[in-house]
Amino acid sequence: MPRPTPGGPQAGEPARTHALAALRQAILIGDVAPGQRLVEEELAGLLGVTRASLRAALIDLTAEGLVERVPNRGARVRVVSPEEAVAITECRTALEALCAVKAAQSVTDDEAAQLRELGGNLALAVSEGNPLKYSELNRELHRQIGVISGQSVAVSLLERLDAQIVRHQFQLALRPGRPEQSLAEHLAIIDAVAGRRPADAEEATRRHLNSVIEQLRAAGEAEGPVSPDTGP
Amino acid sequence: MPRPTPGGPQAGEPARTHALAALRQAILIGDVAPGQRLVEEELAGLLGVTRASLRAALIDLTAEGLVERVPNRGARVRVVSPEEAVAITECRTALEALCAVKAAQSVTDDEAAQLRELGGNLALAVSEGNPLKYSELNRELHRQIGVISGQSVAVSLLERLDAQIVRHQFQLALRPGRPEQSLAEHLAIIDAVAGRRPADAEEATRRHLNSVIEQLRAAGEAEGPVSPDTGP
DNA sequence: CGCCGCCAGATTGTCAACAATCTCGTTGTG
DNA sequence: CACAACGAGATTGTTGACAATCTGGCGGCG
Repeated sequence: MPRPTPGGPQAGEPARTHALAALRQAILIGDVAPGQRLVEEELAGLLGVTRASLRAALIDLTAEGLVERVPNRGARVRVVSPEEAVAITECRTALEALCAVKAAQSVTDDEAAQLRELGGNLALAVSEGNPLKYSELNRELHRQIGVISGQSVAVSLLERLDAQIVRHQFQLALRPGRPEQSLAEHLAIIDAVAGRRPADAEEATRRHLNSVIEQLRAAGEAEGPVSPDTGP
Repeated sequence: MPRPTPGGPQAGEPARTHALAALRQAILIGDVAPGQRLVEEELAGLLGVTRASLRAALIDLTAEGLVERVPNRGARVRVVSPEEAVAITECRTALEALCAVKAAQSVTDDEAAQLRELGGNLALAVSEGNPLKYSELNRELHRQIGVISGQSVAVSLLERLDAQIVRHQFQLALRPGRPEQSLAEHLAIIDAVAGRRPADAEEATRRHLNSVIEQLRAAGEAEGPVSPDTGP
């Protein structure tokens, strides 16, 4: 299942941007497994760029928290333990609560309408039993609230954190019954923000993410209480 | 005043690590002015490393938010506007509140004693009228609470954010009367955390950082309501 | 029989040179 | 006199090769 990487020879204009985008996508999609070694020359060949360009991309991804690098020993896809996923989600709670408050204070009528429409689509995805679509709309909702809040700093932090736990989030969305529970919490957030009730929005956001943390803990204990090494 | 950079030829062992540390230090200390262009070849010569190594360091610093890079146009020291400083501090509020709560929940007797000692030193620095020392202890306090909280994710985010606004923080500490006000707020935080009162700790932290935001706003309007371009 | 040091392969870190792109001053034209 | 195209200089992006470091297995010694 952990196939090496996808191959995208290269576009015409950009150069190392291509490597960066391709690698990031490969990691997020899961084409390269967490813990897998990322050998510079090999990847450079696959992506059609030189080692230096790919190296720069690796540095960028390291800064994004998607790759771990140890000085003379190479890079590998970062593996986030369930405990780290919880810690990350706790930070997300703090930041998203901030965004929710600000969004509820400054939301326009158009934005409120957009949010409610998104809520409708979320409900639709649940009733269809389509967890992929739901997961996608979920991320879209959180992103949208960030945009409405105008807190670009918080949004960029949240994007980084989100990217690090997409795998966990995705896995959560597949748990039976989870989308239903999540939906109610999301609708509460939407209602509070669209209704311009900052305190409610904060409360609903905290409730939702605390529920996510609970689920992460449960999933973590169920799957891997201990974390041995990922193969060399 | 914006002298080019300090020169540290190079240590014996590390290589681009040297460039990274030296450049970061130069930016934080203020040896290179915000907005100043960072020409690769020039800096490489000053630091005694090759352009490739320095380039990697620039990429790292870009990820840390200390440097801005535009594709074919070079890098310059990032300038954070007063508005951005406020937004950053709002994020800090959210994250430090989280840390304060967690720290108040898990603080040990030894750690509580350390905090109180730090509080004493803060008071001492104020009574001495030593803003530099106060500013340093201030940062130490925030860092210490982060460590006690055990929220390593939040701490690393806070370190990034802090680094981006050291200049503003430092400038604030120099405003007359500011240390006195800040001291009271800090002591309240220390008391709440050391006294294991999470709710109080969160409240005190928010109060303190909101006060910082107010000061940032005031300083921002006083100094530069508009922000023209920093010289080429 | 087990442990220590050493050698070969592989991988990362570094370097100097080449090509592409941009900035800015100059020149020619309407 | 103003504007636009042009080109020299400077700066970044990229390339391929070289040196330093690490991994893992082999042989010698206790």
